[in-house]
Amino acid sequence: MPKTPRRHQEDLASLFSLGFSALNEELHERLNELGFGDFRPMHGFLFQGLIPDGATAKTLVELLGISKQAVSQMLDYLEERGYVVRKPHPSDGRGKLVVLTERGQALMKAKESIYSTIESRWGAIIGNDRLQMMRSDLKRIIESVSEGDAPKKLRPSW
Amino acid sequence: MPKTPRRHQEDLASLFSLGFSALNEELHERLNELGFGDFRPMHGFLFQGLIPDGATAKTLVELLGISKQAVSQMLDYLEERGYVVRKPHPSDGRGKLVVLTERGQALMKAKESIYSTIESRWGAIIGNDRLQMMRSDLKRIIESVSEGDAPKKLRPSW
DNA sequence: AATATGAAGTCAATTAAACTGACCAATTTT
DNA sequence: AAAATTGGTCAGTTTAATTGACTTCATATT
Repeated sequence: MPKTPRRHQEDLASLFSLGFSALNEELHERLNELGFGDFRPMHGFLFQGLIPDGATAKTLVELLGISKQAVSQMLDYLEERGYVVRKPHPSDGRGKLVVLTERGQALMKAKESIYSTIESRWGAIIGNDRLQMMRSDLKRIIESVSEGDAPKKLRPSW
Repeated sequence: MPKTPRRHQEDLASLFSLGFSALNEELHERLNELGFGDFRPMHGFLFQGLIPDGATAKTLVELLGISKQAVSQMLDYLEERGYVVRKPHPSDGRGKLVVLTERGQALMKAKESIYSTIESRWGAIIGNDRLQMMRSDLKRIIESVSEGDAPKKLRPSW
């Protein structure tokens, strides 16, 4: 019974993508168990822009690389479900400051904890030193890439 | 002028995502210059399933983790533009075998070449040994993750 | 051999999440 | 004080996914 040839993805793009998928799928499974089932993968990218002090929609647009209307819709969704609030902006009357609610912060805490569990499991596989190496090498590469160019969008586009 | 605080993404999920974005954006810029402007990022994942001998839609569905109708639509798109052909399946009259055309193969070659250019640039940043380490560590992690579990989808979902 | 069940793929209609365009209110520039 | 710019929303549109219904061929059960 010739089952699943299990072809090997060798190129870095596939490896990054699979690595991300692995992290992300487990994260959202766990979050779902914790009652955050309405939090979708894309929202994680947005949340990255909200720590530690909140952000304007403008900032999120730049971070995510999507239209401001799309950001606004996502914020509606997240606000309805109690993850974020739009406050008036302290210094700019046009703008609004989006901040995490208690619930949003609880989710971020859960996220940290879940990631750290996964990462320590990964550390057991390749060694903690190697995992740290990977992290710091990746950081260097990404810094270097986003130097000359326009800074890369956090969210991959496809 | 407090410009772009350049906050640092430290967690692996962000790093993988940014790494993927960097690769992918440059890839598609170059492909566009080479006349493959109608080839979209998502199609790259599908192509991975077609090498070396083609595949059925069924297989692609499993690989990509999307509905068979969605795969069928993507194939329509790619077939119209001359990247793939649907042939009758040699041993199963229901199925069709999707294979790369000349043009599709040319694109794959271009892709290889572009990735290898980028990777050698990255090798210059962190050292080739470290880049190989990253690649092999990633492979080990991904193998290990997809062992017990259902195998991870190639395409991240968000 | 006949029929039932399942699998591969397509057609059609729908939904979701992005998009563009038009606009308002507040700010900054001249 | 206009004029131009900026942050954000409202409305309508496109696109890529979805689900549902169906056809054809394959496999299993009598």
